[in-house]
Amino acid sequence: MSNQPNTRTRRRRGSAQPTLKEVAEAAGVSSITASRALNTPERVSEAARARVLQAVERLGYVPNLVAGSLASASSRFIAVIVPSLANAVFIEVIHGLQETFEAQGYQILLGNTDYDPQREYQLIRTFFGWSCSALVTAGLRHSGPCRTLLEGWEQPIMEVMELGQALDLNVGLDHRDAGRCMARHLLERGHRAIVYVGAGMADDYRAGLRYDGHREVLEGQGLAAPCLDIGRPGGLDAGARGLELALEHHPGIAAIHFANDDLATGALLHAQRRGLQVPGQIAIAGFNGLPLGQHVTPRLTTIQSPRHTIGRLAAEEVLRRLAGKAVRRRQHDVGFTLLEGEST
Amino acid sequence: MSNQPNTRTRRRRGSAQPTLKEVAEAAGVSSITASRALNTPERVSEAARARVLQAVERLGYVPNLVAGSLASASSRFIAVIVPSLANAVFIEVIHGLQETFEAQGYQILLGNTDYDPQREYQLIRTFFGWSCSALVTAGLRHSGPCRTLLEGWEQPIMEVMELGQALDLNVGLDHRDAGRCMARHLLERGHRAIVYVGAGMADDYRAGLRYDGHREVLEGQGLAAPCLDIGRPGGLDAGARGLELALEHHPGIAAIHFANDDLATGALLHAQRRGLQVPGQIAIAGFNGLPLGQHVTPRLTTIQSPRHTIGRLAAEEVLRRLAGKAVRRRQHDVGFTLLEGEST
DNA sequence: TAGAACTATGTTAGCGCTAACATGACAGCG
DNA sequence: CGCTGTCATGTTAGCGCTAACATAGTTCTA
Repeated sequence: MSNQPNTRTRRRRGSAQPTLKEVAEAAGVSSITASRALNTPERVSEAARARVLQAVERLGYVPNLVAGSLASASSRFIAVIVPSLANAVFIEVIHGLQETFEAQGYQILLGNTDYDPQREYQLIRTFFGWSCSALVTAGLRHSGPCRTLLEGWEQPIMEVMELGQALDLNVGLDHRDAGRCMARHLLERGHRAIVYVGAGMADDYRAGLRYDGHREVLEGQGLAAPCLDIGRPGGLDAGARGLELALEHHPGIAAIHFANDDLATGALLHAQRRGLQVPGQIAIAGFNGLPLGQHVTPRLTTIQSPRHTIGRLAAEEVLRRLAGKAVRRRQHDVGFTLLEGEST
Repeated sequence: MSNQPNTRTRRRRGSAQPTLKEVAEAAGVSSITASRALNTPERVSEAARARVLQAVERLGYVPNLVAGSLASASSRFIAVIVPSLANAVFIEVIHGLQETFEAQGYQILLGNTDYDPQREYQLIRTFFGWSCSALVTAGLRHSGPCRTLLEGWEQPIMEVMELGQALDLNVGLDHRDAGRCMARHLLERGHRAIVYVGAGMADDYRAGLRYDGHREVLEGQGLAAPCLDIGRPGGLDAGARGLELALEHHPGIAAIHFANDDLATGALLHAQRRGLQVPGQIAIAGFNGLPLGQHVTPRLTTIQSPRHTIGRLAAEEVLRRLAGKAVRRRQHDVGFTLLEGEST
């Protein structure tokens, strides 16, 4: 199947958009000078720079970032993978990341696994195909193929939300410890019959870690630490259901430690509607410190997680690494704060 | 400055990642066949396809999407611009977009203007540089330079949230009409002294459109339609403040029509805490139909906006256009539903 | 049964940009 | 004054992939 060289001219494909070459011609410089005028202006004389910028303006030139990325083998994309957009927690982390990265000219590529580990692998493959400068992912647990891909990758990897054995960089908090903290608080307030209620803790395994801490404290006091998982991550509705189920399965219960504020607030509002006294008849605690919980009556007892800070710090750490500077810490504990409300 | 051709070989730049060419060699085909095996498998014999896929697997090949985009002048990126991530409304729209686009192999590029029109221009420039396949943006109002850029663009532009004079495609609802609807409802419930309370309506101008509708109805009945803007878009806190200010500035007020559910719920929870009867002493209405409002007691009267549907429909319409199929409608009214709660 | 139509595959030439190297001009220096 | 260093700019050669066109073999059609 040997072909003869084609001597006729082919039809061109390009669009009507002006290219850097045209800008350079208009400015009377070579294209590399035009490139430098835009990307590293300090390496070009003031005169040349001015003429290039003027030509850019006049022609309405918009740099083709795809071509630039191919040529430089780097894209100024930051891949961000979260398990859910429905959860305000991740939104705030994303916001913190976005602010910090965009200020440095990086663009976030957002991926949402919807708590499906398979999706993570797919997303990472796609993102690698975009020559991302770094990857930020929520959590430390990854599927086998995922780990293989990640370990073969040369760019910074930042795992956020929880602290632990990370692949590379790590910013988060100790969820087990947060669980312990709230369990201790509930004991201090005199509650003994305490149920931990989560939703989809197989997926939201950080809720499981908090339960582990919770149980450790209760069992340390010789108390039972029953756990109720009402299936699939959910919101206020799920909280209401959680309250009902907990009361049904555990009569004589004094307090419920919910896996998060959505559940806890849902339960609290439901208790109100049912006429149950909180914390008189049942104490309720949450986790996250969402604004919502601080506006209900009684105010929700919960643990404040510094979500925006996680995003900002993670971004700063990644940027420092990308700039080639030494990383202050590979691991960063952002801590948490117990918010003592009126619900416990 | 004439240079002699360089005859020495230069140092190569490429990374260690296998390329399509290597996959093709391993499979014993040309690179274009390997390309086709991956992108248009139906145009390749089964035998060749199998060998290519096997080579991909063996070498751990990850397609370089940057190179592919440059060569094909299209990136399968969808630019999405929203004014805020703090607002659950936009998150749900994004989710609807994401689900639908990702199923077709498109990747969303998310931009957040934080209600700054300048940022929109910057974001659009960047996104155009990525050869996006389409742009989805919240709202119909754009700065002058922005319009110029958009009008010169050849790809589909989808404006979502509100209905009106759009640049290209449009999916949303009539906010003025929603304002009218709620105003009528409040009149039906016998309220006469009604204040409209918003936060940052210069930025969140759709809240302003709803107020226009509200005023139209009230003034049509010979009633005053005072409006109170408490500055900067805000959440539950702002709602509490809005309630206080409204009571202060408008003694004798019977009802407050809030610009959104966050404000309304914040006010409602604050009223509870203050011991104000809702709707006995003060009626409260919102807009959006967020779950939160449906879980408080009394249940919030609000207008349900089909946010997820907006996202899904917008994506479907764009995909139809990208597939070259005729567009069913350039404009799509998703409507809204009055949720009569107990707060009015 | 000639030739049109279709199928599978290949060759070539870029896409628009930047890394690497090259060159000439000039300043500083012993 | 030649040498070295720095600066501004230029030439060249790709980055890895796919569109466009080319070519054989096969099947269908008149």
